[in-house]
Amino acid sequence: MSFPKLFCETARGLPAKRERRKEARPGELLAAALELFVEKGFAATRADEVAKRAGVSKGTLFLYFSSKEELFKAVVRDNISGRYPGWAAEFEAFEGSTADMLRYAMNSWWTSVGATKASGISKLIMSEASNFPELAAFYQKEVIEPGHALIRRILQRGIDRGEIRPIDMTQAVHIIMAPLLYLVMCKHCYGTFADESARLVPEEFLATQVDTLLDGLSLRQADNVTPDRKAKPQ
Amino acid sequence: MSFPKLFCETARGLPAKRERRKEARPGELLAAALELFVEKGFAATRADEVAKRAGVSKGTLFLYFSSKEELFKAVVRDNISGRYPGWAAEFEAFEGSTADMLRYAMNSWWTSVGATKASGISKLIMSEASNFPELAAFYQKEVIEPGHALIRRILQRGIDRGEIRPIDMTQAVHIIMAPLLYLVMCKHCYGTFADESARLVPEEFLATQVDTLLDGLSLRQADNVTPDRKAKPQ
Amino acid sequence: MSFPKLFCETARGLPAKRERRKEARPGELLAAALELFVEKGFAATRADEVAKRAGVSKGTLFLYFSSKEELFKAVVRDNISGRYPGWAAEFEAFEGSTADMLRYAMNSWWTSVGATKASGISKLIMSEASNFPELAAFYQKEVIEPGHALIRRILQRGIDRGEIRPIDMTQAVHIIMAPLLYLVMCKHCYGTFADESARLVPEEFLATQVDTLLDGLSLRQADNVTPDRKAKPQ
Amino acid sequence: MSFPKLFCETARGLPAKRERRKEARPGELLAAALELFVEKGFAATRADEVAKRAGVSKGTLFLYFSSKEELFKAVVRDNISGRYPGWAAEFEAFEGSTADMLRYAMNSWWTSVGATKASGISKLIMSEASNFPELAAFYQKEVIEPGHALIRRILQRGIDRGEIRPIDMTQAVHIIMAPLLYLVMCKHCYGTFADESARLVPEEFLATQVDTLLDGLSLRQADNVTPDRKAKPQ
DNA sequence: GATGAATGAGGATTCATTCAT
DNA sequence: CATGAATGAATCCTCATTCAT
Repeated sequence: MSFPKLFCETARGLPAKRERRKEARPGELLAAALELFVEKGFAATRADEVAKRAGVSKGTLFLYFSSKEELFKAVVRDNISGRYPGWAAEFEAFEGSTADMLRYAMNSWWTSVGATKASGISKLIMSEASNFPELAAFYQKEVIEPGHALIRRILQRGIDRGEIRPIDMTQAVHIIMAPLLYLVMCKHCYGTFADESARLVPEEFLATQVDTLLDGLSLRQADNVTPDRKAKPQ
Repeated sequence: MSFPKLFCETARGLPAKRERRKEARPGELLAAALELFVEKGFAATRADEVAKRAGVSKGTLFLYFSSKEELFKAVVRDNISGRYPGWAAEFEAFEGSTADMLRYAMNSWWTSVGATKASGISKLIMSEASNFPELAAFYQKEVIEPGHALIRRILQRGIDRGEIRPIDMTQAVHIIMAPLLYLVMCKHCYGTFADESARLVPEEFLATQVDTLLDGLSLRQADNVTPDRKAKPQ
Repeated sequence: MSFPKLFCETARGLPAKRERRKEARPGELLAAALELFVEKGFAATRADEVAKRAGVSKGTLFLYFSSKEELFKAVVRDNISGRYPGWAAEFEAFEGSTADMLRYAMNSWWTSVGATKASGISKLIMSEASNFPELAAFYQKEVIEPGHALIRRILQRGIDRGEIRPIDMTQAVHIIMAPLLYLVMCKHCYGTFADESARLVPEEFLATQVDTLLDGLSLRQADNVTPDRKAKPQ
Repeated sequence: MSFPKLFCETARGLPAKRERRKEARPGELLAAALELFVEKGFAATRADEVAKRAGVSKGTLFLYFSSKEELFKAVVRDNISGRYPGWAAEFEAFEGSTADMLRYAMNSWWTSVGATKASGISKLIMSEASNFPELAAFYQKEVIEPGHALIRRILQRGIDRGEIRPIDMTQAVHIIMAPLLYLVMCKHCYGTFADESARLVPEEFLATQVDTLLDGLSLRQADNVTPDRKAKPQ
């Protein structure tokens, strides 16, 4: 049975479809499922669709994942990878001001998480947490807590350097988190919530957010002195 | 047969079957629907369940709301957008500083929406928007847009009074919205996302948030502006 | 209780709605039901609608007719009245040719049955016969059989007068019936089967039908002699 | 476990569950649907019933026909409009007289439609057209219009050959249609409308009908035209 | 008698899951 | 291993009928 198969593959230059990527199957299914779960939610994603997008039959999907729930869990686990060690190292070595560091951190997050499919996982978790408490706990431990720790480190460094006023750390972390989560939610509810006039440009939003976070919205005399603020009066 | 019924009614407070309470029904159904929608999501909430929780039969539900979607819309109106006129009036009459006004607005929102089950609606919409575009559009039009308008009014008043520096209004609105949505998401992923140490006390968070929003996190000496804070060496 | 009622009626000149036509109720319900049954069929006619069109509540409908089926039966029975004795007398006295008699009979039928709501009963019976065999039998006996007898009488007279060639009477009766039933069905499926170009003008159709019935479609030399034929070439 | 199954299959002819017979299904479902639609009408036929009669589960029905309406359309195509191309071809090639052609056409229709369950479709449409306008439109376009076109072709050929006198085509078509519809209605109100003495023998009725259609009922002497027959004394 | 609020059985359709091939 | 035909539980909504007022 293997001979004709090989013959097939070499003769045509293309492996027969069914054989082409036998080992890649789970990965392709996970990728297809991620996209669809993010797009439509867990309940609304049909097994049929996932299978089709992965280029296999519905039966095959259940060969690899015993149920839709198991598929969902696998998708989430598969996508919560640790990008944190790399960031931690970068932050350890960072030498600029806290303002720059926050800007850098947020842009970094946006570039490597927020703007990518990975942000879909956050959206997915938010949406389906109550149906998958076990996964939510997992996410909390693997993603949220380490993320908070990184933010805390940046803030603590700012306080130590005298750039940030002493503040309740827990609250400060949430204050930093809020706009990030907001961006994720905006991004993934896009299209359905289309209000052109209020559309968010993430990079600009993050920059403005950092400025505001550091200096506030209040008008002060000194404001006249700083022409580089991005305010576009009304 | 009449005796047990009487007994039943008086002793347990259970209504007899086929009781006619036309005026009370909508409210009871809306309350039941709110609970269930928030608990289980729109799609996963079965009409029978809503009816049962409201103490009526399935048919009765459809007597008052022509479809599940209409029921949802009614829930939204009953719990969120129905409050806007009142807020708008209050804001019109408000006489304090912008800082006070923001605090007041946020607390108001927290008390009457954020802290109640109604906040679940926002979470729900985030989760299911893509599956029910018509509901998403309704929410956008009935909740988001008027909500943004209210925020814009507060900010514009602050600018007019010289308390807020001129700023791009669209972004500013999002900056105000972010922590509110964040609270909602935290609240409704609660229990699953339980990190005791990082737990948020909403009222405090909102207060801190307003302070930060207005004055920033940066350390200043007696409100002197440190010029080099504004340099962007990057 | 009757005193205030009377007072009411006389004082206002209009009887209170509920009182106005207590005895007319069944008739009004039957009339409304006839219209709706003919329009939409038995199954698709909602009790609610019948009641509303009759100006009463749904409950009242069931006060007079114990079920929708009973209402239907009552409608049919109510509308199958004997117009036959009158026709039989007219035919007895008729003195013209058979051709004239057929024309007269068909026009008579069209005017007093086909063009009126009464034809709806025929349509109704046709449509629902299989669901109401008892009614169908009733209709057969009360309407179809006497109708056939009338037609048979006309034809027999024609044969006796030497105007009609001897023919199997049973078949001839059906040959006369067919266009009548056809008209009824066309009339009542009108609007749904709208093909403007093929629209039937009943009076013309009946006239042409009688001509054809008597003289046929075949081309004969004699045709050149008869300029009053209604043929509109192509 | 395999033994009883085999036994079952061979002994009773009952298929094992989950038998895969993709090619046979549509036909079995269409046959079951035709029977049930004719027996009970479109609205009253439940999808489960069709499936059960075809020996499959409800789900399978919807695997082959996306909705009950589509199932109905397929039944119509399978039983009526699907035959038109064949008829059209036959008529194109027909070489006999118009009388023979009409006889042939009517017998053809009777044999393959009128005498079969398919004729129930026409009765059904008459009954339910107003409730399912889309189906009525479909029937009009797919069955009635092409059917009329076929008849028109026969008549036009007769005129062109000088066998039929020129006549308004629209009316002529209806004159041909009437007895066909009449047969259908008689057939399907059968049993309920049983009047033994007046029972119709369709083949004879159609033959007589064609004769009458062509030559009329009038008595003629050696085919001489009696001039006073055409006077209209009224 | 009259009302109309309440009931709940009934039916089309979807889709995760199974299993014969 | 892979397939995809088959299954049937699940759910929204309708509407004839009931019955408390």
